[in-house]
Amino acid sequence: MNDKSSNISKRRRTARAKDSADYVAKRAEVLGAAATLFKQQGFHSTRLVDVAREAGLDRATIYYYAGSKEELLQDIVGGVLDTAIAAAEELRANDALTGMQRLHQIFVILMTSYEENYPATFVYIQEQMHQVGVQETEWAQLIMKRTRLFDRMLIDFIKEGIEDGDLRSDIPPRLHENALFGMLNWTHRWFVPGGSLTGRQVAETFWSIYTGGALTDAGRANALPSPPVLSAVTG
Amino acid sequence: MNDKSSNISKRRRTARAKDSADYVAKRAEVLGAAATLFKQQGFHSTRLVDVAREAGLDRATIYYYAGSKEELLQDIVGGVLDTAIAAAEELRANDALTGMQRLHQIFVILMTSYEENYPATFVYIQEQMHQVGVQETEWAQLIMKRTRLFDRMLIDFIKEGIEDGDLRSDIPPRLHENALFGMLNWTHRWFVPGGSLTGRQVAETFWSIYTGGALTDAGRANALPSPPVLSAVTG
DNA sequence: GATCCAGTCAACGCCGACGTTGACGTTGAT
DNA sequence: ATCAACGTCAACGTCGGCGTTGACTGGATC
Repeated sequence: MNDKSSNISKRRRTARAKDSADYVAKRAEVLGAAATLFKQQGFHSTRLVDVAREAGLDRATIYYYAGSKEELLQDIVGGVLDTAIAAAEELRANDALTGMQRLHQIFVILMTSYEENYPATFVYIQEQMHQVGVQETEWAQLIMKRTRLFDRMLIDFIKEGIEDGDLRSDIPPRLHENALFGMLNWTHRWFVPGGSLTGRQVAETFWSIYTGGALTDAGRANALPSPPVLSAVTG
Repeated sequence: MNDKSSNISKRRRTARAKDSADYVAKRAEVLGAAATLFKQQGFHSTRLVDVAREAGLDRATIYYYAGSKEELLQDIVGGVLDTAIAAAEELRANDALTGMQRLHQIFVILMTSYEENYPATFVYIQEQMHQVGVQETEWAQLIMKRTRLFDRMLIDFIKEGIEDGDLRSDIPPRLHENALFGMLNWTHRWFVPGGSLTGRQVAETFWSIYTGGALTDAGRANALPSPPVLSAVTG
């Protein structure tokens, strides 16, 4: 008579400790299935039984690869922010770049990484990780802190662009940011990798709109009387 | 002995049938409380007990004003689309307007209505009503159909702008739309009525970026050579 | 061919949230 | 005073989904 209780938690821990290629690969598959569904239906609406079906497993088997539904989410979106912050820090440290160049770079890098890590980053955006709404967990707090850090770097790039005289100073940095990265982040609602456009093409197109506008020369002539929009009301 | 069972459903129906000013007002309060929380935490994460506390009521009392949690959501976002579609249809019917003017108008109207109906519209955006994710209910189908209708009208305005030679033809209409309305819709993450900027100011500023770009004249001159500096980071 | 282990599965306990119940004040009309 | 309607509330039934259990299978190792 053996009392070896199976205890899935312990078995998961030992399996993860072994770190075999097979286990890691299968785990990635499970995370991928979860990410797909989280993207499609949202985290809360997604049932673990659906994740299991998507991955071709039984629901209980999920727990052989992840301790909880939360863990799936955290592992999916975990590296997203770190990657972005690392890229921004590298740009900031490069003295040869202007603010505009840094802004352009991070913009393109973000979009291409959205594409590469699809759908992980879009899950991150969709689930509003930056909001308090998530939870009061330590993990959520960390995410929020890192998000604010990244945000501050973007604002700094923009301020640099304004101080250099490249970006319009009649628009507050925050509005510059929300316009530019609004276009970018909204891609989570419509962009699908493998479609007619690459992430890079989308990014460059949006960048050209942000910097130069969407009008033709003729259209610009038609629209000529364009007073500074904010000073009229704020001043 | 009377068998008058209280049956909250019937009592709600009779109360709603009477349509007294008090009832309507209180119901609006409940909807407002629900909208606030839906906006903050998302529909699924919001508990009816929280809605009740926000409205200063007992949870059961909610059912005197709404038959279900779903009904709260539907009534909150119900008019949003209809208003937008009506505005777009009016613009379309006005022969005196060019495509660019229609696009500009609907852009400003949408933003100001976001502000006026806050937070209802933002709930609509946040809950991704256009996605299949919601449900297979008849209501969801209708919402999706109406959304596609509105979307088609926006695309038509943009195509008109391109055909008139005002908007750049090297950018597909869909990208024009996603850039412009990406900026707009992303406001649901940061815009708060009563802040330093009105909805109209935000809309006009974004419009000026979309049409003319965010660069100064000097910045435009600097950007002309447009050195490809991406290799500094990626390579 | 016996033993062991990775991987899987049907089944259970549990909990939290929705929607309902039936009764309890309170108000205003008769 | 009586009655009806209004608005409210503590308490319950129910159900869906999470996380766990303990046993089963098929292949590898001795």
